[in-house]
Amino acid sequence: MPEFLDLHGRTNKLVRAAADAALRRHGLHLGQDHLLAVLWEHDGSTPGEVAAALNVTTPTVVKMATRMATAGLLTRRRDDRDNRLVRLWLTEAGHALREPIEAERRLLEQKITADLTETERRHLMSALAKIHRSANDLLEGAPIDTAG
Amino acid sequence: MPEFLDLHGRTNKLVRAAADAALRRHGLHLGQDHLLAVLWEHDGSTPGEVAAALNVTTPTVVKMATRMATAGLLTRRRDDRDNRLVRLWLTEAGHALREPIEAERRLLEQKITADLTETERRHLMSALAKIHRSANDLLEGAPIDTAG
DNA sequence: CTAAGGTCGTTTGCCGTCTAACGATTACGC
DNA sequence: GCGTAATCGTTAGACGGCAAACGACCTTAG
Repeated sequence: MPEFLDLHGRTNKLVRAAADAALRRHGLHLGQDHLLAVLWEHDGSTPGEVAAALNVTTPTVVKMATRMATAGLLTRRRDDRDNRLVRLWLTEAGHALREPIEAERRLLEQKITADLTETERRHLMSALAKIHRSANDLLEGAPIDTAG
Repeated sequence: MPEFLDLHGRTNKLVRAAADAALRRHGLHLGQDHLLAVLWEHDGSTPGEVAAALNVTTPTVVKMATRMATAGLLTRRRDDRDNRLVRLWLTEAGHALREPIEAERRLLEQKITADLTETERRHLMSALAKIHRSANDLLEGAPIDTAG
């Protein structure tokens, strides 16, 4: 049970739980805030575009969009020019959540990093960035099937 | 989109994906290695005990145990003295995975933290521990309903 | 102009996770 | 001793996430 993997995983679990509690107060589920964030910047994005922006697969976005449409947060509409495409449009309710959700998220970040000095915070970000890069390289390197 | 929450979440996603790829080579799914780890140390644990050790709910362990029993990794048996209890026992296959899985996990940790100096690593662990504590306090504080 | 191929979104099925409701068994109070 | 309460595991249903198969649509080659 390696130290870092263990601690990082447990920490992520707690952070997710804290974020979930905050989102629940606004009627959202974990991850839905990210989907909304994409539409807040680019209303009318397609499921594929959203998936790419979130580093998630398209079926995941489709499922979430269906539930969020039922919840009245967004609407599906097919693109006029290219009928394969579907565009997701925010409703009034979807737009209205922007300020409160962004504030909630800023507050959470602040609470969670409150015990860190500015130096510690910088070093933490730097170290995490390195880890992020290493993990990314690890994933991109292996799956390449050098056929031929 | 706060910096830390974003980076931490994306990093975790990559780390999970890397762990999943490694586990898949041994026929395991994400999280099943943790369940096995508990049994490697305390074979014959109950679902409740495993859940507590993993910081997970009991239904989660029950479902995983069912699938892992089907996969031939463990066996269910009721406790003789207390018939409410169920104990999970490793099979030969479950035991046999210990060495390879632990090695895989050590290797992953090493690869992922390869770009960090020893000082960076220490500071990272320290900072994550603080975050962990803050998030934990945040979760334990709120849910307490001060009724009366 | 038509057939083949590429690009989408959707469906299906699985996994881990949670909460809530259910059922069986043991322990406790009277 | 018997009924009530506490303690378990299980089931049911929802959610985010993934991979694979499917179907509708557009593009392009011939």
